[in-house]
Amino acid sequence: MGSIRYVEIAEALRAAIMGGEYPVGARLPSESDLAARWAASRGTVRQAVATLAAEGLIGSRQGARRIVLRQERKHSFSELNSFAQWAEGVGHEVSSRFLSRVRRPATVEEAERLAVAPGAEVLAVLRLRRLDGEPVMVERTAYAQWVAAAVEAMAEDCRSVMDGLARDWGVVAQYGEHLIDALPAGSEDARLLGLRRGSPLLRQRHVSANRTGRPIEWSDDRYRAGSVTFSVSNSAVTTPLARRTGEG
Amino acid sequence: MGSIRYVEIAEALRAAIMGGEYPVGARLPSESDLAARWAASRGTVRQAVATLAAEGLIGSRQGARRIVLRQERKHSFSELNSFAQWAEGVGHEVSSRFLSRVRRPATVEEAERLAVAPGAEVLAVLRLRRLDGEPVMVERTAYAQWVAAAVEAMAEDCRSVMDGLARDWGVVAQYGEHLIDALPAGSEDARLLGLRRGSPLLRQRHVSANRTGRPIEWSDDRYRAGSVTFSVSNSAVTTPLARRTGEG
DNA sequence: AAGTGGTCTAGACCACTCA
DNA sequence: GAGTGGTCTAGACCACTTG
Repeated sequence: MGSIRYVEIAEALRAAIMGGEYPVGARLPSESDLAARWAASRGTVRQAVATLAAEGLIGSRQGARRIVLRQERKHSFSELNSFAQWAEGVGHEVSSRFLSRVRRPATVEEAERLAVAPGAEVLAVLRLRRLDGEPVMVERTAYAQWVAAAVEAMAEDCRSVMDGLARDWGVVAQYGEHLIDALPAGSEDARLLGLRRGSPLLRQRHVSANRTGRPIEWSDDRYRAGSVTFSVSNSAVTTPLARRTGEG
Repeated sequence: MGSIRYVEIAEALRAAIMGGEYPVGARLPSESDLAARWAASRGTVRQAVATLAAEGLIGSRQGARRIVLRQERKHSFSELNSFAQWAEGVGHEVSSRFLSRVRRPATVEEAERLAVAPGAEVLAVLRLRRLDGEPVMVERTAYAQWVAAAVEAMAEDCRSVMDGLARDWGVVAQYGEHLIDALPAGSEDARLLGLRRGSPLLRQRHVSANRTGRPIEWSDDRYRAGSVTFSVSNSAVTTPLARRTGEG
């Protein structure tokens, strides 16, 4: 937990907002108030409130007190990158099964996204994922060659590849980029999800990279309509100061 | 235009990245290098690189140089909140038409999202939007009562309500929250978009608020599959210092 | 061991908001 | 006009990466 000063302050403020001490629309104490109350410098306080602003919890305008915009918590990075972590976070039971794992040359798009030479070997995976027993997502992932052996070593019903990579191989996803659109179910999608061909699917394509920026995987995940909603919050005043997440 | 120091530095770095001076994977100069080169303090340089990190362009780890993660530009806030601004930004011709504008009591969800009393009056708008002449999006928006008159005064083929509100009424959107999912086209959707009922649609529901946090509108926008993709980038090391966007 | 980013301080001035 | 957030400086120490 936060031996880091501004993380402590941010956590306390977040708890106060969640707890209703500062309801939506309320004004937060001024930076100097907070600095005095926490015996910290103003810079440290600014880093704390910047954290909350980045989460979309509070807004600010020059000259006026900061205001509370929302009360709910947001998805964390790992929840957007890991189906299993997201599902467990919202209290669903998740199960998964590898339907195939084959090494083959990368397609043009895979090579581009993984930053490897066209035709370089990747591990192509097809996976069906269930929430509370219901099939909700078909995942087609290309893993970069340097993590292929690790993924091949995993059990067929492994719940979370990214967890396994982190725990057993020290491969941790740090950066992600996501493309979200809709499309009709193809015949394979339809068969696996128990839908009619042409049914609406929500697609999330994403690439994950480790902390050196090296791509790990490029994935095409297709969700049954109605099973998942993505949420994003933004602001014209864009985001604030570097921090570390609670878990790490 | 940056008379603001860290914005200048950020713009120069961004230009250097876009221009290929620092390709993907390259290491940026150290903070002290940049501080010396720009005759700025290290804090100012950190604010500049924090801006780029927030955009997902660069990553960082303690002890190692910052690295370039991507080269493309990202959507700005206004592009996510305004269909017209997004479309013009990517070089498409946009046209719009109000199909109906009626005042009626808010539904339960509208009242909640707009933070008004259940049953309070809102302006309900149905609008069809085209890209290069093709119908691509059906928009159903509830405007809060305090902006209703302004929206009613707009021309039937008004391209951008948010632009009009900002220009003529001083109502500027500052915060946004977005929910993205997929669903099958209803009969009205299908008729307006020229699709079959049940065709896949990408839905973006969003609420916009002004700088005091007061909700302006709650909207349900449905795009024909294949016409639009949303993109999000994220990082386990969450973002840094507050900045202002280039345009304002 | 040297370099680098992460955290923190204690000041300063300015632009803006609000009563 | 007092209060507040936005910007900036010039230091400091620490944790971590890298050669």
